[in-house]
Amino acid sequence: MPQATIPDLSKNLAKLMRRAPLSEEAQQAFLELPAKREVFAAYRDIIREGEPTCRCCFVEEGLVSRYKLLRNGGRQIVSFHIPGDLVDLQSSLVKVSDHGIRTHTATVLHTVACQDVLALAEKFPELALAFWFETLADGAIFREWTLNVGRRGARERTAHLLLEFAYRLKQVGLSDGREFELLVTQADFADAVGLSPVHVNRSLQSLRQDALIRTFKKTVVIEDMAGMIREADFRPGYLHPEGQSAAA
Amino acid sequence: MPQATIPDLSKNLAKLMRRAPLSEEAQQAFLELPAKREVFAAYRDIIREGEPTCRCCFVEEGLVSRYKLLRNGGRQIVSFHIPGDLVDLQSSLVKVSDHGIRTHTATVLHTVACQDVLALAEKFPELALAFWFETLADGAIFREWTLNVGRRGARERTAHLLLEFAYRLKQVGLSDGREFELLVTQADFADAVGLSPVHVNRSLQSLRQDALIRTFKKTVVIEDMAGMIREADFRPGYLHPEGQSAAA
DNA sequence: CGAAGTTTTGAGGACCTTCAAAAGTTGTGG
DNA sequence: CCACAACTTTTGAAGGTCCTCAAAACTTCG
Repeated sequence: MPQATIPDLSKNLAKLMRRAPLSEEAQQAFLELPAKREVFAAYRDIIREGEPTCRCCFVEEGLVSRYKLLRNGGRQIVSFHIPGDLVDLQSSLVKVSDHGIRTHTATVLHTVACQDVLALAEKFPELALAFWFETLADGAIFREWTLNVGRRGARERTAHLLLEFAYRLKQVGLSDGREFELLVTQADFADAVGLSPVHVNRSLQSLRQDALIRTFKKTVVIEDMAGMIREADFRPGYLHPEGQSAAA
Repeated sequence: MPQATIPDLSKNLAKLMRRAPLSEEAQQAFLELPAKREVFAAYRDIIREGEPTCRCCFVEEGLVSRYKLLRNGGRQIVSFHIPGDLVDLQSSLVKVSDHGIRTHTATVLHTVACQDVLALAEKFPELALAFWFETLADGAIFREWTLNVGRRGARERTAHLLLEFAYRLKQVGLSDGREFELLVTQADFADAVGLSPVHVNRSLQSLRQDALIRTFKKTVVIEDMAGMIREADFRPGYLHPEGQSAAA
């Protein structure tokens, strides 16, 4: 791995631009944000719930999740973030985080002071729109997750999350859409789909038995894409891929 | 009820300003949006999933929800919207809705063409920020709901949603924070908390039996607020009430 | 090569669902 | 104002899905 220490927000810019066009100046201004490159090991907290938020983080490499905790020890992962994602842009607008953020693998982040993000949004309305759009796409994923844990059975749920990974990783070139590395333990997967680890294991087995997926080590191969889509009732519209944006 | 037919967005402006300060001109411009006043009966679809989105709607009176459907007939309500709420601002940015919106009681909406909202955001960066902020607060609620259906038991879930209603209705002066009208059938409540209607009924009974709540007709009284908060592990921070905003 | 973590298996039980019907409420028209 | 229909809430009972606990097999890592 190269020893690059200069923050490079180009991946994150690319993601913003998948949805909203940006002028040269806006792009330039975004890339010149005073970012700090930070490297985290696996399973490190980046922000804990209730902490004051002062920096947004943009993922360059690795995998992070946002989660909420219950007094009784319950944990719910509410989203995963892959390279290119702008995590918690929202913290720019809120004083105290209502959720935690942590890594699942070694990850590289670029963090930017919230007030710098805000200032940029105020200066470039088109960037404000892009950030708004990004937050909105986030919201769409949360809604789908609510549906997932609220109304799908265990097998459907796990199938759905696998497809979401496949789809999103493909968008950033980390998968061909069928095969990908699932860098998440079954226990963490369970916290994302609202099941017990044991039952996640059994759901995966069940999907394997029906030849819908195949796994080895940490990689997952979707063997029967049509079957999985049917199983999960997966309609990727909620991910609002490029091309759906309504340019003015 | 007065026969007012002139759209009045002041309630919605008030909500925006609970979080972000706005200049006189921005306020004026928002109030002058070309809005159309529309009245719907109970249980009417305003937008169906998959339909093109062309108008945002701002609630003046009544109750609406956003929901997602599954092929197998499952329905998940992902949010409720009360007077003052700006529903689906996001549609300004997305071509096709990934969810439906419908009324639960007779409701009065003001609808605005998405492009008008967008144009306003482009002209007034402070409004763009306010809209972004609003979308973000929405996201926080979705996250909490994911936690709710994913990791809380039935009694806790229903207690949590009741408290959310009490809290939000208080913010807009429709409750004192303890007593409010629950204008939702148990079947719809079930679709919001990811349970069967029968079990919602039993959860409510259980809360009543422990003297945590009292109900008559459609009104709910929270008898033991501390007990309910404990039961639901309710921390209202996710609702991002006024005063939490990080003004630049 | 041993230690720690992760996945897998088994068994018993809790929680919640489904189905079905009764009781209660609300709304409508005569 | 009553009667009836439609809807909503409540009750009961049986069963399935998913959970918990506990231990074994397998992997990964130092």
